[in-house]
Amino acid sequence: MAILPENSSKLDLTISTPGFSCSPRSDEGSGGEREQLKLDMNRLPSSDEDEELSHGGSAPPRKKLRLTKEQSRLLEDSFRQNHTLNPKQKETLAEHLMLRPRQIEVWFQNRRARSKLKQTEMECEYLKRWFGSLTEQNNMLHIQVEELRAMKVGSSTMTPASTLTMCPRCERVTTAVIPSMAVVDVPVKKMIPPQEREH
DNA sequence: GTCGTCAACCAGACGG
DNA sequence: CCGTCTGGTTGACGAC
Repeated sequence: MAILPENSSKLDLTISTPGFSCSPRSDEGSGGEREQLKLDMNRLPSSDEDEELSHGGSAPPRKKLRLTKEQSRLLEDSFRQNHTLNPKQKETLAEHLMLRPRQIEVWFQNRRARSKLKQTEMECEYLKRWFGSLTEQNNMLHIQVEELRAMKVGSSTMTPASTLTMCPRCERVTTAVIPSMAVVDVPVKKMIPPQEREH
């Protein structure tokens, strides 16, 4: 499987450092190219260094790695192809991007979590809109029922208006007391989720 | 693997 | 301008 997108050679590595990162970042928000130092801090450290970076003895304040635009792009491309990596793919990608496999792994974990979060937020929004739409339809149905009751009260016919009810199956307003379930011919709009109704 | 969280870093708003 | 505050993004980590 091709985990590495086409036309990608090894990347030159950059990392932002607190004193040199005053210009707008390129990978988020608006703005131009961010200032970067050409340092090899992203580079695979020895296992000792690795240990020291994570939780070694007196724990030096961890410096945040900033992926370059190109690294982000390649990771995104890989993610689009596959949301998880096997160890071989992880190794290959890490070598190619000159990052530690652990960094690749963490990036994919975060990426999965954040796309899931985004998805959940979208579903939540959708359900809220649907709820609003159903509420609106419900209100309109109540109005219809009231109108029909008023019509019945006004007429001299037999059925008490209060017996009007909605047939859940055929979605028509019926008079419940009539043995034959006589249908008052008022078809009701079907309940349709908002996204289907909006075009 | 996921989840919750921390922390570095950034942009933008705001007051002086 | 400049310093500060605030909120968003994202790399990293520990717990499970």
